[in-house]
Amino acid sequence: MPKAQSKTPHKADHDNHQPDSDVSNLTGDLYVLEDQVGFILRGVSQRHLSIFSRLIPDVTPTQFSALSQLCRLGQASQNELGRLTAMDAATIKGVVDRLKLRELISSEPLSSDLRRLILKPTAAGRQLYDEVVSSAHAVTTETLEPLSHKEKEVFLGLLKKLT
Amino acid sequence: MPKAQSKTPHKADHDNHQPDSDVSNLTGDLYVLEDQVGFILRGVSQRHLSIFSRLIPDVTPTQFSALSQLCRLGQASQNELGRLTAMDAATIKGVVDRLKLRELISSEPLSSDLRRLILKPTAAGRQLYDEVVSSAHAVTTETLEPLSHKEKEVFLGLLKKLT
DNA sequence: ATTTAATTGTTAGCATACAAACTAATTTGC
DNA sequence: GCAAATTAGTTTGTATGCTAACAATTAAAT
Repeated sequence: MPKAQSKTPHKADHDNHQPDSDVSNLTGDLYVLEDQVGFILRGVSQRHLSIFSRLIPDVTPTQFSALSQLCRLGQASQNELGRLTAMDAATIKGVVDRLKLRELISSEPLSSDLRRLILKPTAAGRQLYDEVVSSAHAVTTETLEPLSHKEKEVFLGLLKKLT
Repeated sequence: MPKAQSKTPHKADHDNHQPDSDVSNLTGDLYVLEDQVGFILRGVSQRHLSIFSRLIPDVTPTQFSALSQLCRLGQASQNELGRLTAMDAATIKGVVDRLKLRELISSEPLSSDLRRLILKPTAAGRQLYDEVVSSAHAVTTETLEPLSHKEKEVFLGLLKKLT
């Protein structure tokens, strides 16, 4: 099975120290960083972040995740929003704080449960969301651009299995 | 294309918020967060990090990346190591600082180029590397465990295309 | 009903990650 | 030979992302 040699243009220009090509490595002694899924995953995430911040300089990916969910649902409590966006309590707090600081969302305590903060998008928040949502789709498109239509489907299917 | 809502098993189910017709989205552009590659990627990265820190509590993924490259190459300058591990200058500095603090690597200026810091693994660094390298392989194995052998190959091939 | 447990949000600490501004050393271009 | 560009490393600031400890509130247990 000839591994396709699709060399990405922005690849390393430094010297290839070790021509030692091994992929199976069942014995476990040779650790080839470039073949570890975590390392590749990190690289893909970096590229995605770069695309995102270029197409949507206004907010970060996590901020847009939170804003989009609030715009879709209308409102949510802080921890609930964290669950919806896969952020733990400490992380979602920071994201919410920054969105509030920019007055893209608002918060008020819920009278029936004094522990909860009810979050809602402001008019400015909804407006920003509407303005950038098409760019958000473009981020996904450009991130997956190296893949054919069929490959995109296969890839997303497998990726979801690893969550 | 029926978009089932099957995800998020960890629900709070207090509110019955529907994806109401109202809110935002004037263009009818539906942004489903769970289908965006960046969001799924973030979830997979979180799972990988969780597996890594459970199997290798001693160091972080980036620290191990740097240490493994130093052990493989013998030595490297700081920025060079950053390029090898896909970290920018500011990031690799923090990683190197913490590895030095734990005396897993050493640094000394290069007399022929006073800008450069030559980094080498210490004996303790090499020992730690040898001790955990098999666990590092196990991290990759467990991360990919939901996929069949054939799926792993396909997935890694597509993932590398997105770097 | 009082103790216990669970949930919500906050705070602090550590570790990536990147941009931008900066110093110092080296290489280049003329 | 020397100004200019380049490279190496540092520092600051912003933003995730996790753990752990904590207070306040609500729910559950006996």
